[in-house]
Amino acid sequence: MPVAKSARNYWLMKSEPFKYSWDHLVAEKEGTWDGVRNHLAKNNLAAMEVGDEAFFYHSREGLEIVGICEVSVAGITDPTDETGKWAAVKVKPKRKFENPVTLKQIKAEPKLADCELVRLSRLSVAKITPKEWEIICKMAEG
DNA sequence: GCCAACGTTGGC
DNA sequence: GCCAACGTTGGC
Repeated sequence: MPVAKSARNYWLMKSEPFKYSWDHLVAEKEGTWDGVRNHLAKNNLAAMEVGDEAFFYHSREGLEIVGICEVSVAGITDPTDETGKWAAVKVKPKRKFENPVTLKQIKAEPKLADCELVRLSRLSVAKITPKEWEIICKMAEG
């Protein structure tokens, strides 16, 4: 095992709960994050490393970050893609938030005004800075 | 269900 | 290589 790196990356992954929810991921224990067909999102996926942590966000319904998952397998090819051009990762649920952080709360926090989630609302895999990560984690603790 | 934002496609 | 038209996504 390599020594733990100080620079870990943080992400936010969006999913529509009726398609793939947090509970679904928990039930499966490990889920493949595939089906991404956006280049910026794909770049983010490709940059992920095992051990990176990601917020699990419910889009369209719920509109809140419900928990944290951890990248368990990185840099795989999207199995749903016949051309083999798109990337995917596998994730495991790590921690469920006691208090889910809603989009409303995020928007109400000036320090989170320029995070990718707010600025690029249609991006399904967004990058989160360590500072933003910390702020959101604090909000989840209530 | 509506509309704004963004990505993609295709004509030139 | 530009740009208008169209499709999709996601917040409201």
